[in-house]
Parts: sequence; C-alpha cells; structure tokens
Amino acid sequence: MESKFLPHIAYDSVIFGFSGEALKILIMEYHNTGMFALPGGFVYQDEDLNTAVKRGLRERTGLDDIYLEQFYTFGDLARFQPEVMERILRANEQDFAGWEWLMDRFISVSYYALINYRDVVPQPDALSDSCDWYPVKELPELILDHSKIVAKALETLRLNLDRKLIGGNLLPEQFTMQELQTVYEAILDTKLHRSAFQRKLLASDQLIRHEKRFTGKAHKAPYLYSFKR
Amino acid sequence: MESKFLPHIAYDSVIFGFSGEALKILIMEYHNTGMFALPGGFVYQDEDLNTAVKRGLRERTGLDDIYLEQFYTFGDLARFQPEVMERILRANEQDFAGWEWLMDRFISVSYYALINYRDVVPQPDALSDSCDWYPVKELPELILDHSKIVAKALETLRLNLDRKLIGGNLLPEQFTMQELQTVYEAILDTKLHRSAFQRKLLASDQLIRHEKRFTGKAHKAPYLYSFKR
DNA sequence: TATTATTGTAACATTGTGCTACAATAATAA
DNA sequence: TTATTATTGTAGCACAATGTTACAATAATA
Repeated sequence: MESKFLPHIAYDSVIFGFSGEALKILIMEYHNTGMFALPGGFVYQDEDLNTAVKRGLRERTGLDDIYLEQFYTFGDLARFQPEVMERILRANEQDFAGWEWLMDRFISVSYYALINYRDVVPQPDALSDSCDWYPVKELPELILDHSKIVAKALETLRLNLDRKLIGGNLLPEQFTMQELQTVYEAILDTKLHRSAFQRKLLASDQLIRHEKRFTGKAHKAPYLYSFKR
Repeated sequence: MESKFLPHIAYDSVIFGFSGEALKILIMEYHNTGMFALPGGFVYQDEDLNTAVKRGLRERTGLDDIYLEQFYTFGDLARFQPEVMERILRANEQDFAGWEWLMDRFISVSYYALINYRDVVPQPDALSDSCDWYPVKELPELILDHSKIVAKALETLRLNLDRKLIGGNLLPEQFTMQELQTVYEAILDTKLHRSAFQRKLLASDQLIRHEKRFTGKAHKAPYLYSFKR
C-alpha cells in the first residue's frame, strides 16, 4: 500500500508554553515504550509543507492562528534508526502492512510555535499515551536527535526574541508588565532589570495600555497591556 | 532504475561572492533553454544532508572549507512543476529512462555560502552551459521559486551580518578596512560611516592588524587586517 | 491614619553610534 | 627639499540606548 504522504519528509514541532513559572514544551509518550518524542508528522502529497505543520498543530493543540516559525532542517544519516519506529509500532501491536514507509530514512523540517498555555488541552495521537507539558529544564530523554532539535529551537527563539518582540504570544491577550518580564526571563534564563525592561517595552511603541488589574494585594495595582496588531 | 538519491529532497545553494564592486551570486544556465537556476543537487541515500551540500559546493567551486549556512526549507506545492524539468531534459536530448524521479515533487533545503570570488573558477554541471556570477541586483529570471530563495538568503545574510561578523569570508585572508566596509555596504545596500565602521570593527576584538599595504598612491597607506580564528 | 509591597517613572552613569574634524603619511609636483 | 594631494587612523562632541538607583504613587491592611 502506498502512503499518501511524501516519503522521506517529516516535520517536528517544538511547541512552547509558559505556565506562569517555567518555559515548557509539549512532549509525546508512545504507548508501552517509555519513549518520548516531539510532536511531528508528515506532509500529504498534495499539501504545502507549512500547511501540513499547521494541520498537525491544530490536531495536537486545537488551536488555529498559532505563532509559528521554521528554524532548521535536520538531515543527518544518524537520525535513520528504523529499529526505533519498529519498536513503537510493535508496542502498538500494529500490523506492519502499510507502514513500511515509516521505517525509511527521513529528514525533519523543524518548527517552533508559541502558544498560550491556558488555551490548550494537549491531544495525544493514535500511537501515543500522552501529550504533555515538560519544563525545558527537565525534559525526559528523547528519541533520535530530538534533544538537539529542542536545543536549536531554544537558541533560535532567544536570538529572535528582541528582534520580533514575540514573547507576548506565550501570554493571554492582556497581561501585566511583570508577567511579560517573567516570560522573557524564562526564555533567556536570566534576570532582567525591571526598570529598563519596562522603559524599553513602552518605548517600542508596540503595547497598548488598558485598565488596571486589582488583585486584592496591599500595593499599587499594575496596568494591563496588550500587543498592537 | 532506482535513483541513488533520496527522493523528493533537493538542496539549493545561494553562493555569494564579491567582485570588488558588487555582490554577486552563482547562477547556472541549462543547455539550449535560456533557463536559469541556482546550483543545487540531491542527497545520496547514505549521505548526510550537510555533506551533500558541501559536495555540491566543491563540484561547483572547487573549494573546501566554505562558510555555509542553512537558512530555509521551501516546501510549497507550487514548486512542483514537472514540465520544467521535462523541458530541461529534452533540451539535453536525455533519455528519460532512469530520470523519472526528477519529475517528482521536491522540497528544497536552501543554504547560502560566502566565498572569496578570486579563488573560484565556476564549473557547470552536465545539464548546464554555464555557471557564472551575476550581480544580485541584475539577476535573470529564475526557474520555480528560485528568486524567492535568493531574496530570503539575502534577508538572512543581512540579519546575520552584524551578529556573526561574517563579511570577511567574501574577502581574501588579508584586507583593508576600506575593502571590508565596501563588502558590508554591498550586502546591506547602504552607505556606512567610515569612522563609526572602523571604530566598531576594531572594538569587536576580532581583527588582527598586520603590516601596511603600499599601493603607490599618493596618500597614507592603510593597514591590512585579518579575522582571528 | 500609618504601614506594607509593588508599580510607574525620573534621574544619572555608562556605553554605543552618528557625525565632524584633524593630524599622520605615501606619493607626486614644484 | 618642500609643498600638494588623497586617504587613513583616531579624537571629540552630540545624541540615543541601556544599566542602575531612587522615589513618589497607590491598593490593601493594621
């Protein structure tokens, strides 16, 4: 049986979310294997690559209109390990017929996505027990070169953070300056100076200031902000 | 006949050189078609993607150890135009047997390279009349989405230029500050301020100053510089 | 009404960059 | 030998961006 997918071509997505404390990504666990991997998928013969990735993200998160960026394509021979896919299929008691194409060599076009953690109920796929959030600092061991993919995603995200002011994609529509700063600190893994951060973001002319948020705490209430579109 | 290459996967390379006047890239012209394209190629079944690209660069330029960076993978359906490859093969009076795989859909992993213009005698491949330098501002019409690929390469190069100080790869081992500035101006397509440029590059602590270069002109002789390794 | 914690912003120091000016100098002309 | 010319290396000043400290404003509580 022929696959409807383009042979040899896969994508993997590093889906970032922010819990309020830590920067996390979505990781899938395959049935009965203890094997962890990035959510990924394949491209239909009659489908754009980017469309395929958006389709996969929708299936995994339920969200459309996600901030998404392609960052690297991994094509080393070392990522060709048919025994890994074989073990996953066996553990799923899958009939191998029709799945031979999965045992081929693949290159992985990799993307990272930034989403609002609270908007998502992660959905495992047919081969997986779970699709769950893991702090980037406490990831389980991942199959193939997926750890390298995560590292490169994080590196690219950090480089792009200032240039594109994309941190807000990890927060709800409205947020306080303190919350935004915490996101930046989690991504960059450094402390930032409150005053300079606030001044820089306000000077960037990309924020809209809304009403204050009263939390009931015994101190001045912070303004809420949102990004201009 | 089976191809020894990974089906559906191609690479294209945007090879930048600097003539002393203008920023140029290598473009191939296919026999008897008036069709122009980026140098590219395919990946052997038992070869790393990056290795394949380096192999292709060596064939086209004769150089090893080239500054090379992957910047994007193009996977739109719109780049699937079998009639283009068909026309190229026909013009070469090729027997189609054994070349059917070329008429398939491909995604293109794209790289840019920076090389020393003077070191290279560009080599056409079997299907091409010529492999020649064209100023990026005066490119012929290119097949498929190759113009888009060039545009994205240039955009990425500009973004990376400051961060990585890679401009020197377009020059001989030793160069004057004036030559380096001209390269930067050609890439960025803007005039830079001599004084600020010199101060910034010297402060970057990445240059070694050598002896002066005496050109016989009636003015102060400039120092030669090279980049630290 | 005083206290507490946090926020918004001013103020100053430091660094980076745009811009101008000028002395140094390699060859040529007088 | 000396003046001239074009270009180079660098200093100096203005202005912008950022690091750092300080402080007034304020929402709730004691």
